[in-house]
Amino acid sequence: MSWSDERVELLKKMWGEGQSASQIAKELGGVTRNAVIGKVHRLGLSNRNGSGGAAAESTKAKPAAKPAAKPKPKAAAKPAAAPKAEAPKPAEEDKPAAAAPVSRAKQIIPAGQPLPPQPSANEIDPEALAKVSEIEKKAKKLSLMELTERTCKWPVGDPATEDFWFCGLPVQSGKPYCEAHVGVAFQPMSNRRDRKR
DNA sequence: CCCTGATTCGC
DNA sequence: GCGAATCAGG
Repeated sequence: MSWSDERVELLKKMWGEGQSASQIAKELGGVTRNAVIGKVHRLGLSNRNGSGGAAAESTKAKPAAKPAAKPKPKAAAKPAAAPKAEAPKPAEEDKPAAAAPVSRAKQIIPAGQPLPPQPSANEIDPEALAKVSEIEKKAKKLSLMELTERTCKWPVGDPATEDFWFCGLPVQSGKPYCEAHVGVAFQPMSNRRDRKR
């Protein structure tokens, strides 16, 4: 497999979206994450930065000195955005960009049964909750069948409604949820019983 | 142990 | 240029 224009483009796109190298590699197929990372570096877009907030990255003591120099400040800007139409892939989820306005259908609770003990709003760490609501905007909104062992299985919304999905963000480790949802899912008992702030 | 990106270096 | 091996971390 070689880095055709299209593959490079997809690489750029996904990398720009913050996808991980392994995910990109998996999507591309025929390459490993190492290959992706290598390519990313060669393309000179290793920085996912974008702001001048010079982050002091330290804690780096490798055997050899590593001057992070950029001898080639070659402006690789892309003024001409003449993108070709995206390939229509089956089972491919594209990002509708700025879509997904918050649906307000959420208050429609169709006389349901007592919903399962939704760990959501109640007596949970407000901070964790904030994190969740924030991250749910970025949720991939997977259906049940789309869940894998690596996707957050946190249910959102009412199962009896259209407005229901699973978070689907990448899980952290062997946990069933993404980081944010782990935060509200696994609250220490001591925290729930007697939480005072 | 799972994962992440970063770097090196033979090809 | 490429990417496996390795490194360094979470």
